[in-house]
This record gives sequence, C-alpha cells and structure tokens, in this order.
Amino acid sequence: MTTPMRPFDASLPMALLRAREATMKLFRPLLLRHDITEQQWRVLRALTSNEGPVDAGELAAATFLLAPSLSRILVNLDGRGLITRTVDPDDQRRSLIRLSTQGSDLVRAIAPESEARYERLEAAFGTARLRELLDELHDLAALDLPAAETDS
Amino acid sequence: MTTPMRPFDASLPMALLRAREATMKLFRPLLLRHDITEQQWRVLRALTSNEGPVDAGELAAATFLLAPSLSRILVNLDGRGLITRTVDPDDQRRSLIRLSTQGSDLVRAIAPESEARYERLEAAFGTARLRELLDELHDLAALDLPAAETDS
DNA sequence: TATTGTTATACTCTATAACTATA
DNA sequence: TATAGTTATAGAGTATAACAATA
Repeated sequence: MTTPMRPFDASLPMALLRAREATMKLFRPLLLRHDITEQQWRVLRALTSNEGPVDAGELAAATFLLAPSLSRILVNLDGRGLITRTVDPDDQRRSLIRLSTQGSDLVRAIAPESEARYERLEAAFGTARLRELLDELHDLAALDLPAAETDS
Repeated sequence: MTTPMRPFDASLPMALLRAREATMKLFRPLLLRHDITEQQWRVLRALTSNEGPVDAGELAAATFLLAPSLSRILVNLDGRGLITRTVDPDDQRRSLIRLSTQGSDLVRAIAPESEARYERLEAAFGTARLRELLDELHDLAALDLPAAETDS
C-alpha cells in the first residue's frame, strides 16, 4: 500500500505561502514605490524594533537571511545612508548596525501608509481573530521540531 | 503625532514567514536529497493534485510562480523526464502539462517520508489545532483585499 | 487585437565554501 | 582553534518587457 500525499490545499507550507502572498500583495506596492526590496525592508524593520544597535548575527536570525545575503544588503543600505555600521569595541569581530537618521526618516515616512493597510486587513479579517492567528503562528514557529534521524 | 510601526514580532507577514521557515526546516532536507528545489516541488505537487493535465497559466497561479520562472522550471522538469508537455488541441496556444510516470514515481517515493514528517508536526502542534489554523489561513488568503487607491 | 507561453535581460537572493580578522 | 563577518562563485527565482504563435 502506498502513502498518498495530502491534498495540495491541505499542505501547511502552501497555506502559509498563500496567506503570505495575499498579505504581501497589500504591502509590495508601498515598498516598490520607495525602492526597497522585501528583504531590505525586513532589515530596516528589525532595526526599528531595537532601540540599541544589533550585530549582524542577530540581524540575520531575526530576518531569516543568510549571512552572505545580509552582508550585501548591509552594503547597499549603508551606501544609501540608511544605516550605520561600527565595530563593536568589546569584540572587534562584531559589527554593530543601527538605523541612521535618514533610515529612521524613511521608516517613519512609510509607517503611516503601512499601518493604514494593516488596519484595512485587520478590519476585514477581525482584530481578535488576527491576534489569535498571530498567537498560533508564533506557537507553530516555536515548535522547533528536530530534523529527522536520517538527515545529516 | 507620528504613526509608529507595530512591533516586528506583531507583523503578520513576518509571523507567516517565521512559521513557514520553521515548517520548511522539516521538509527541506528531504527535497535536497532528491535534488528538487522548493519551487520545483510546488509544481510537482500541484500536478499530483490534479488528475488530468493542467495548463501553464493554472499552474503558475497554483504555485505562485511568475510565468517566466515557471517556464524555466518546466524546461528543467521536462529535461529530467518528470513531466510531459503537449499542445492543447482545442487551443494551440495552450500547453498541457502532466506528471510523467517517472514524475509520479518520484512523488510516490517522497510521499511516505513527507507524510511521516507532517505527522510529527501534527502530533506536536495538535491535529484539531492544525486544522483550525489551516482554515484561518485559507480565509485570510481568500480576503483578496484591493490594492490602495494610490497604487497604480 | 487580445491572449498564451517563451525568450531576453538585469537584478536579487540562496547556498556553500573559502578567506580575513579577532577572540 | 573557534567565531564573526565578508568575499567568491554558481545557480535559481523575480520582475519587466519584448516576442512569436494562435485565437
């Protein structure tokens, strides 16, 4: 007897992708207008959340970017004057990244439009319902299932 | 008064990405071992769901791939003998795609391992809870919010 | 004329490995 | 020796436009 795959529609990764695409459809035009890629925006957002500076490792983990990808994004954002990078005096291998004034200004410029779109989504889906969904997604991400024994 | 951004953790797109990454971490090694990319797998999975052939347009919509990306993936899968492409006799502009015997064999070979991993996830998160989450994600994706007036 | 799919082109990100500097 | 970050390299996908064939 063979093991059939569950229907494509019942696949959790697909459901997450579908939901993410539907959500991003609302925000993409906004980022495009400001000439920011999704990944660059994730970096700027992560930096906005933190008061102080963040090192590259933390930033990579928070944004789900690989170190080489992040490295290039930081070169780009630095070149555009949106972030500053300084060497950590306590550990000179570490690079401390923070939003520049110009970077903060950009986030502040995007914020109202972004929030307005978010509120439309919230109104359409339901505030309480959205909060519960966020909780469930958070718990799902926290599962941290071990890789199979057969994986290297 | 400025509009502050909501915390990075409370961002729905980030929560969806985080959850998707956590989920895919379980399946990626499996695809890697079979030398299939995530996007190629989406195509194979979409073809598995459908009994009959599917045209490229439907496939692109189902897999969230742009036409040029799909086009290259189809060349690759065709070259590996995993799919067949025929011209639709009723509309010769359309290309009808279906899984080849070899493609079906590959999906059948991956299915048991994939399902085993899915069941571990289901057991850890809860079957009923997962079903509810899938329902909510489905509803979220179905919202289809209109782009803002300011978007072109 | 509009649509379906492919090809062209430039860019970004992914992924692994090698490298530099520091610890 | 190990770690943090960058650079090298190859490959895949994104995105827009242009194109050929068909409707």
